[in-house]
Amino acid sequence: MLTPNATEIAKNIPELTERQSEVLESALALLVDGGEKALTTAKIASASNCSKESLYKWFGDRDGLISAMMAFQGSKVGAAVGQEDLGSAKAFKDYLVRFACELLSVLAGDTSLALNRLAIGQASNEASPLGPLLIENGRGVIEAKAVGFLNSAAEKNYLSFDDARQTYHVLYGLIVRDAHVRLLLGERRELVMKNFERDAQTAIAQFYKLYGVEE
Amino acid sequence: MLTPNATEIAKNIPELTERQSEVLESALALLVDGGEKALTTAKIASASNCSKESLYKWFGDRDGLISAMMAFQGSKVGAAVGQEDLGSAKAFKDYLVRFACELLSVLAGDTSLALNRLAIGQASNEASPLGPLLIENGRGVIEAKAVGFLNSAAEKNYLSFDDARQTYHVLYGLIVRDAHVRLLLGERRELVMKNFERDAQTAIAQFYKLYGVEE
DNA sequence: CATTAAGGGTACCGTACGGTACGGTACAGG
DNA sequence: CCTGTACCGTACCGTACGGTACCCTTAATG
Repeated sequence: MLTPNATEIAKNIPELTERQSEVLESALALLVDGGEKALTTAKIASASNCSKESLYKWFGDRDGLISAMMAFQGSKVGAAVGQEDLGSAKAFKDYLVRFACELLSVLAGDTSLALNRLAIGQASNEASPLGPLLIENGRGVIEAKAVGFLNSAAEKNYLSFDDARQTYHVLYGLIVRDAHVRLLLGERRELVMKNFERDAQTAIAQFYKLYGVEE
Repeated sequence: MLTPNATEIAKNIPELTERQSEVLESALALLVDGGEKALTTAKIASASNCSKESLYKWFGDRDGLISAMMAFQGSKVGAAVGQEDLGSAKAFKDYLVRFACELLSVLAGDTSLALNRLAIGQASNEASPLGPLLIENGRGVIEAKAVGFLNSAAEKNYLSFDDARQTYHVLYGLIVRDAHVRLLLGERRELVMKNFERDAQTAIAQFYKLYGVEE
C-alpha cells in the first residue's frame, strides 16, 4: 500500500526540517498512548498544530508518515547502547550485565512497544515495509554492536564460540526469554519483569556457563 | 470496547453450534490470509454464507466474535503437544527435543501468527481482553504442561533446578530466542528457521548444560 | 395446510477516516 | 508595494465499515 514516492521519502530521513521532526515527535507521543487507532491524520495534524495538507506534502501519505516515524525513532537509538569495556575479564562480564539491562529496558520502553505493535499489526500485509524497517533500525543496530564485542571478547579469550551471530541469539534468548512477546500482548510491566537486575545477572551467568572460558 | 454480554458469550465456548464453529473456522481462514484488515463483518458473513444479523445474534459484536475465535482456536491446542516419555534419561531428552520442535512449529504456524498479530495490534487498548485470552489459552496451556514434565524429570533426577517455572522460561528462551518476534514482524519463515531440527537439538543440549545432572 | 422459529440475503444508516481543495496569513525578495 | 512561497485551519468528498432492520426461504410442528 506504499507508493514508491512514499518509500523514497522515508529513506531520505536525513533531510528532516526542525518542524517535521516536531511533527514526528508528537505523532509518536500520540501513538504511545492510544495505539494505532489514535494515529489518524487529523489527530496528528491537530496535535502538532500543522495542517493535513502539509502532512501529505512532506510524507506522501499515511504509510509514508508512519515509515518516517520508524526511521526517525531508529535514528535516535544508535548511541543509546553505551560504551563497552573489555579491560579485564571481570569488567567485560559486568559490561554484559549492563548490556542485558539496557536491552531489557529498551524492549520494555513505551515507544519501542508501540512501534513494534504497529509494525506487527501490519505485518500480515506482505507489502508493508514496517517490519523490515523495524528489524533493520532496532534489532539490527544492537545485533551488530553485540557481534562486535562478542568477537572482541573471543579474541581476548574471555569467551569461546564458533559463530558470533548464533551466540548472540543465544544470549538474546537467555536475557529476553518470552518477556518481549508478553509485553507486546499487554501484560503489565511489573508482572513480566519482577526483578530486573537479578534476571540480567542470572542470564549472564548462564551465558558464561555455556560459552565462558575456564580459568 | 467489549460489552459485558460479549465477554460472557466468549467464555461460554462449550455451547457452540456446528454452524457457529464453521463460521469461526472460515473467519480464522480469512484472518490468516489478509490480516485484521480483511476481518470485516461483511466478509466473514459472505465467506461463511451466513447473515450479518446471525453474527451479531451469536457473538454480540465484532469484538465478541474475535474473542470467540481466540477461545475456539485455543480449545484445539491442548491435545497437540504429544505425550511425554520419562522412561529413561535418554528417552526424556529425546522428548525434550520433540517438544522444542513442536513449540517452534506451533509458534511459526499461520494461525498462531495471525492471532498473535491481531491481539498485539489491539494490546495498546487497555480494555482489550485479547492479550490475556491468548496468553491463557496458548502460552498458559503449554507452560503448565512443561512445568509438569520438568518437575517429573527433577523427581527422577534427570534435571536439577529450584523453580520449574523459571527453568521453563530459560528453556523457552533457548528454544525460541528472537524467532517469534521476527516471524511476527513478517520475516520469511525460511530465513528465521534455517535449520529446524538442529536448532532444537542444540537448544536442548545447552539446556542440559545448565540444568542437567551429571552421571 | 397453517403457524412459527431460525437463519440467509440485502438494503440501509451513521460515522470515522484518508485524502484533497481552498481561503487566509506571515514572510522573504525584488 | 507587489509577488511568490510556505504553511495553517477548515471545510469537503468518497469510501468503507460496524451495526440494524426488513424480507424471504426453509423446515419443523400441530
